Amino acid sequence: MLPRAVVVCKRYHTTLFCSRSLRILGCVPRNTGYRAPTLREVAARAEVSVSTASRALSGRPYVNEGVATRVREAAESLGYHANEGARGLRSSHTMTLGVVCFQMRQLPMIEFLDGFAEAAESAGYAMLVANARSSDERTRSLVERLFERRVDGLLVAGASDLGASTRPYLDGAVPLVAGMSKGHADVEVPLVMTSEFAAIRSAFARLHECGHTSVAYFGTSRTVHTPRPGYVSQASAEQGITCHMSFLPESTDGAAMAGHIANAMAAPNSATALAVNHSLLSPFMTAIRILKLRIPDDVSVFTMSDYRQLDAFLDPPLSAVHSDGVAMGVHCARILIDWVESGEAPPPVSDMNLSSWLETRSIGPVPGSKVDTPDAVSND
Amino acid sequence: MLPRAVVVCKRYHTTLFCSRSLRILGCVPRNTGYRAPTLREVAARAEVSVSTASRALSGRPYVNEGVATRVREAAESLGYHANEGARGLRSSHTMTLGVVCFQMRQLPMIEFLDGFAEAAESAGYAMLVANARSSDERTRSLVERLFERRVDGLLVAGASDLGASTRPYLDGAVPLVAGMSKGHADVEVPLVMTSEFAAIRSAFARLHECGHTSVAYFGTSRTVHTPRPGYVSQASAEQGITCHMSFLPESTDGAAMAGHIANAMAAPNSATALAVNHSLLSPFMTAIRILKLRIPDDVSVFTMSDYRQLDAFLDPPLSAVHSDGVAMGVHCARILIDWVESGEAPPPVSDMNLSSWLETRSIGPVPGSKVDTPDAVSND
DNA sequence: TGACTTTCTGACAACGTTACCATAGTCTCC
DNA sequence: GGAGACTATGGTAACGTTGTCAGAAAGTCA
Repeated sequence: MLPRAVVVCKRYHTTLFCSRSLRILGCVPRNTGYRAPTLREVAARAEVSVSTASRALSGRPYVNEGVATRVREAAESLGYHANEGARGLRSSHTMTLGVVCFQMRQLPMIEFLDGFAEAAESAGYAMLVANARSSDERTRSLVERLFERRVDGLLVAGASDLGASTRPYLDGAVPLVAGMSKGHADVEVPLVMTSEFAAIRSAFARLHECGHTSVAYFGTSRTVHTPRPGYVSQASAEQGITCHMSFLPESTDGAAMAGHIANAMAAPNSATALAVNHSLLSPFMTAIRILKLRIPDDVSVFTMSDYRQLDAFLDPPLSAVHSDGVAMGVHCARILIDWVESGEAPPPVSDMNLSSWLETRSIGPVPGSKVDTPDAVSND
Repeated sequence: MLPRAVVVCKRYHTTLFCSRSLRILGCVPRNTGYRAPTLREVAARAEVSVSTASRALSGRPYVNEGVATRVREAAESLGYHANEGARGLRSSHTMTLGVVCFQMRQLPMIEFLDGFAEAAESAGYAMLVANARSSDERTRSLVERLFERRVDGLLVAGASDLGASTRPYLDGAVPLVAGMSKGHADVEVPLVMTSEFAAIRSAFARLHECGHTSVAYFGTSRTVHTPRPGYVSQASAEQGITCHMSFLPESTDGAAMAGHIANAMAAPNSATALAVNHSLLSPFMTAIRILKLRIPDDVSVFTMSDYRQLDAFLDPPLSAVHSDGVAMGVHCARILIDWVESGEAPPPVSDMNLSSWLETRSIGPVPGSKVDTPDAVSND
């Protein structure tokens, strides 16, 4: 409880101290007028010691069944709930996982969090979530704040840069994994990512089948939705396709995007197929309308890290490299919890086969070519 | 620390107790091998008492500036971070807010959470998030679990039913507000909602201007996105419009929706305009394509609680009653935090003017009528 | 019967922090 | 110069729980 503003006390200056410091601090006492029942009260009602009550309620052995029942009934009737903070203080694990989201407004991230939350909850962990709103600086300070809450483990989702200032927490202090991100240049952290390569390879194989030799890719730099450039260049090289990658700001609008597309489709690049990542999908579709491009008649299109829920709204629907965000979240939670509970750090990179290539009619033959479109193949 | 498996102890049975109970419980000790520095250690290094160190670090008055600096330097050099759990135990407020999400996969909810998180964070509160995955039962048990963590306040987002079992927590125990929901029949809880009425009224006024007299509404029952039926019926009645409301399951697919739409547009209802809520937007658009309906030539359409990010993907874009999720989240956080810090419960319903009516060309004259479409008006 | 084991219970000391109380020194002002 | 006020600091007892130990009672087996 905070110091009471009025204290009946023979020592005048203590009274003054209290009220003055309250005033100075601008600190208002919170009078909820409510105090949760404690284990001591439960024990008293059940007429046992607190030790026995503790054992009974946490299901540890060596408690007489009749006594245990009495304790449980007492707890029930008082509406007792263990104070997890005190338990954490004593037993030094809080059963809480911290999550720092680089940004949370996008659906792939939400799916990821949803999966993580489900796995964490079923393992008995609570989730302390903080939103870094796309700031590396804030990411670091949030990691610090979660650390103050003595989380048992930390998940950093979507950030591409953890920064040296978090290093003290990383050197064995708290298990920390990263997910939904493309790797951290500066800090060694176990990383969970999807195995996009197979899916990206399928996409380029398909483009090759359709006779495309030049592709333009539009993505935002350093975000969740950007496939690792190495994957894209390797997959395109395998098929003898030239892939020109443009990294644009997330704020790019439809008109600007139209300019970029027109430019890519003009000589000397003259791309006949376009790839776009999730972040730019909306201005991309606007640009397609502005340019009055028909898909796939005028140009073939596919998206990276697309999102299922949008499919119903895309006209025409686009072929896509999908990631299963929920499965990634679950996987990430398992890795983190295993680390927390075993004390053994997982391998630095955990690559998963959670991507797939879904093809619709948005990929067709090169305009002007006489080749028939081969049948679409999906490896979903 | 958990009991060590091997204890050198003259009392044999204690040793056995430890190892056996570990085995029975399946409880593995966590050897992180790391212990965070404590205030005592900081105080020792700065050569002051723990009291003084505590005062210095929390910025309370009556600490010599030189001493305070020395303490801060000691804390810095040890990498000290206050243990929030212990602080909460002593001071009985945890600076933590609990959030129970009824479902988190939808963007309006995410916007809401984002706003809430931002306001909570800037007020110094951490956010304990739990996902009820659309289950009333789980909502209740999560409220209980958050209560065990002694959150200072609780937000229940999106649920339509809190249930009597949460009543003990609600009767003054912990400030609890509900947001993104349509009201709780069974429990009296302060509720934050948008003032949809003005926007809905604009929608119906517009329909009236265009000569519509019969509207069919499709929504899911009991979700965030369903406007309160009273609002819709009142607004339609004001304009002399018959509004037939259908509540369909969220799993309704495009084909089924097409059937419902065809039915609504047939005699005897013969609706000339359609309204749909966010949850059913995707099957609705599919149905429109199946029925080959042209908007607004064949039928006028608007959506309730639509979501901006989808606009770019909707072809044609639809007129919509929008809610500002972020602003609602911020507002909700303010109300909750005010309650937590003042101890005074807010009024039971906080209605906000955070809705607007955005009109596009998806509303037109009644098919077959000779009336020109009046110019669109937006009250955004 | 007695040595040994197992079951059950209680007392007590932590965990890391802050609230409260005590005390001493300094400053101000009549 | 002394009453009254403020500044600065330290000691101690909580907060609510669990880990550890002590010890009593009951069961097992030679």
